[in-house]
Amino acid sequence: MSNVSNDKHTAILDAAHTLFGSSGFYETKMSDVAEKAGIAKGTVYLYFKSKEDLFMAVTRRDCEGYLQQLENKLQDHTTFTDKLSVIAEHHMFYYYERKQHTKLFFLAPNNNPELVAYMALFMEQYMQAVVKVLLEGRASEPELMAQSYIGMLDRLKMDILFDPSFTEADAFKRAKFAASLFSKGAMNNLHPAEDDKENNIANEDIE
Amino acid sequence: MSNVSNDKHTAILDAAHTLFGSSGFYETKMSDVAEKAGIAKGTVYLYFKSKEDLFMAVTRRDCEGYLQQLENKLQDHTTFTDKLSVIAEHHMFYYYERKQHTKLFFLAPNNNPELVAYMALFMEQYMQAVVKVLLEGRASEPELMAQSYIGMLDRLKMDILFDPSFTEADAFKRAKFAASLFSKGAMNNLHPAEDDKENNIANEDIE
Amino acid sequence: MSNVSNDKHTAILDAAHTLFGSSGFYETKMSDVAEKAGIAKGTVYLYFKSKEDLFMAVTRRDCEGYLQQLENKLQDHTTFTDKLSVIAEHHMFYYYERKQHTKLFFLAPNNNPELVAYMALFMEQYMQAVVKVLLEGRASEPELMAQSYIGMLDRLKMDILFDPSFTEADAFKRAKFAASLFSKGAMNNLHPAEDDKENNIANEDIE
Amino acid sequence: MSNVSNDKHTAILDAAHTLFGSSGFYETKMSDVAEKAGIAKGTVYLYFKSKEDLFMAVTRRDCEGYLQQLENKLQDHTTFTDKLSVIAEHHMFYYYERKQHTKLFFLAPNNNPELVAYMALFMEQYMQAVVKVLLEGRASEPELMAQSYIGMLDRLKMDILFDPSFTEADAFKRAKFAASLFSKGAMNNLHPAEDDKENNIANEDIE
DNA sequence: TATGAATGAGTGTTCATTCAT
DNA sequence: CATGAATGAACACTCATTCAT
Repeated sequence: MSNVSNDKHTAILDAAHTLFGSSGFYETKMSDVAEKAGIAKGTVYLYFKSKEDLFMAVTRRDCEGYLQQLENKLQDHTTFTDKLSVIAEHHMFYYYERKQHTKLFFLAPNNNPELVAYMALFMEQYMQAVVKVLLEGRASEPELMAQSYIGMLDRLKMDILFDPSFTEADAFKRAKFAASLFSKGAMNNLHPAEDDKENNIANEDIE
Repeated sequence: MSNVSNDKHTAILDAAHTLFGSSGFYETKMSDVAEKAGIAKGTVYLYFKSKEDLFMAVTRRDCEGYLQQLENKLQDHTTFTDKLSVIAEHHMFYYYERKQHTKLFFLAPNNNPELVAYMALFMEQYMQAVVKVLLEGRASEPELMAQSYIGMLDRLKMDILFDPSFTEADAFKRAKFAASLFSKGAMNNLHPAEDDKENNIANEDIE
Repeated sequence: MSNVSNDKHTAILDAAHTLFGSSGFYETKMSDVAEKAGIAKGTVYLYFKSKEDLFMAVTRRDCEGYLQQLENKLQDHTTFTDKLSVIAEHHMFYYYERKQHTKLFFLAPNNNPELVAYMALFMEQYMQAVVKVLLEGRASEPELMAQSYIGMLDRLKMDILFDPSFTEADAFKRAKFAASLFSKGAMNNLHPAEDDKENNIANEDIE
Repeated sequence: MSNVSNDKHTAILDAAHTLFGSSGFYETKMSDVAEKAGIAKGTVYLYFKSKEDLFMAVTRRDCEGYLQQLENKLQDHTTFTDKLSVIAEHHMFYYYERKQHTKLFFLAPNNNPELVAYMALFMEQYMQAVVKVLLEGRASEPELMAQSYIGMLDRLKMDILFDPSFTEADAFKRAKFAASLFSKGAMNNLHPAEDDKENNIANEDIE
């Protein structure tokens, strides 16, 4: 029962993820979702109470997967610079692998407090994950630093959407660029008192 | 004559800017725009041939104003660091002053090639303006640097949308933070010829 | 299942036939059609993809029924004169029985190539049905003759529309008149080989 | 004053005749009429109080011209057969010369009693003109005969609308065909008591 | 559970008409 | 008389949602 249910539940989420992602919330019809999921229109409503509810679920699954995968990758690395690179690469490639449907975040339904709240929560969690890494590098203003890093990556990722000739190598190059640029900036932003020593350590990390 | 015409044209653009910005494209009704502009529904169509056309016009005016003001401010400053600060402050305050309707870029109509093309153009122009400044600081990879800076600022600005207690002082603080952080990162990324040792280390990192 | 579907399909066609017929294409609202058919507005679009599509379907059904009934009646009669009468009576009474909605052909949507093509096809088929009968009477120029007969009947039918006191007896009288008048005209227009003298005179007239 | 007024009045009627004729009542916009007439939109309303009023005026002028020209042509001919031919040719060529805008009668606005009444009046007048000729041929049932003749001509004219290769020669041929066919039918329809004598006279007419 | 036929509220757009200039 | 900017009623069509089967 729960299996059957889960199969359809997942099929709907998958279909919705693809369609919302490529066409946006408003340009995606519930009937399209049902068709892509291989079920009847009415069935979607057995699993999700409304289109907005479905969008929330898609967003939630997407964001949770994003954070989960990031945590997993971070656990496999130990040095500060490695971790910065992991964050950058994860950010770039998560979108690169989803080229077709990265419009998602551009087209959320407005005025939905639940969604806005969730997006804020996601941002907070993502930021905290980055902050945790930054604190290992003893950066001051870690929250602003984390936001900056995320923003940098987010923009560097943009060309994936606009430039059809964007390659995997481009994604790698940008990830490295961001990590390198940021580690330097971050390094220069250490807590004053600890500047000398830490900086040496940091530089060793980098080398 | 041309004034009367311009008055209504402007009134519509203003109304649309506010409404599209706060409710998004799809949740904004043409009748709302008309009402807010103080004219009849049909009149809107005397000035803009469709809702999408109106959205394009709003976007275009907004983006052009953004770039124009930025250029003006940059001309009043001479040093590299000053200019970086000007960019950061302009980015933060342009949105800060438009708190009410900054959802604009989240809710563009999908699949409108004209709009996508224009947004790409805007990004290119914005980036080039930043690149021009960065070249004065002799940064290498100026385009990636510029995108990074813009992305950083864009994310730092986000809390304006989510955090109602966000103050003007916060905006200033973030602008300074970004400029400072970035100028250091940029400094570490100078052309090899002029910054032998540091740059070599950095390049080894990347390669 | 298929019955339910057909029931609604038919109900919509019936409602549309009446409304298009009495008010014309442009003065008939889809909501009126739905209301008269006893269903919701949206349901009409489950069966017909647009107002024009519905109009085409109504026209097609009407014309096909017209021709089908004519063929059936013709099969029950053998002599040339009988068949001419059948054509005349069918023409008169088909419209007489549809008094309320014979404005149909006056108010087709313009510039619809599909409709124009279909009307041309209908005319061709109707004409050929009459031609077939006329050939039994060995008329020369059967196509012009057929068109003439149809035109004659069409005009004689007009008063049904304009004259509220038009009776069934009037319809009969006119049918007989047309058949009689035309059969004499047709008789005078036989193939030369079989009607030497008369035909020669007629040909001289024409040349 | 009256001249200037008349110029515009006529220009509007001409423009409207062309547009209503080629696109029909509903597909013709008042702004198109104004533009084609070379005047401002509002000016149309100084001469005609509404779109329907304009349509009425166009129809009236067209029909009156039709009848007037027919009367003129009939006065130039004396014999019965000549007059029948004149009617036929006039009917064919009036439409032939207006190929581009013969949709006129197909697309009148429904439910306009004034228009319906006028069309009935026109038909009555046209019919009476034909009746007058027929009476010279001493036909019985002259009204039905007249309607038949008109209907015949009307249908024979139809191909002008549908067949782009329809030539002036085709129009002539059909006019002759109708006149010839009808004169024979009419001749056979003389008042019984006078059949013999009149028939001879009629035949002499034809020869 | 699953279906898909039916619903009907909602909205972009048109265009005949008006009226201040 | 002439203009054309402004009006706003009107309508086809869409699509999220429901519910009888």
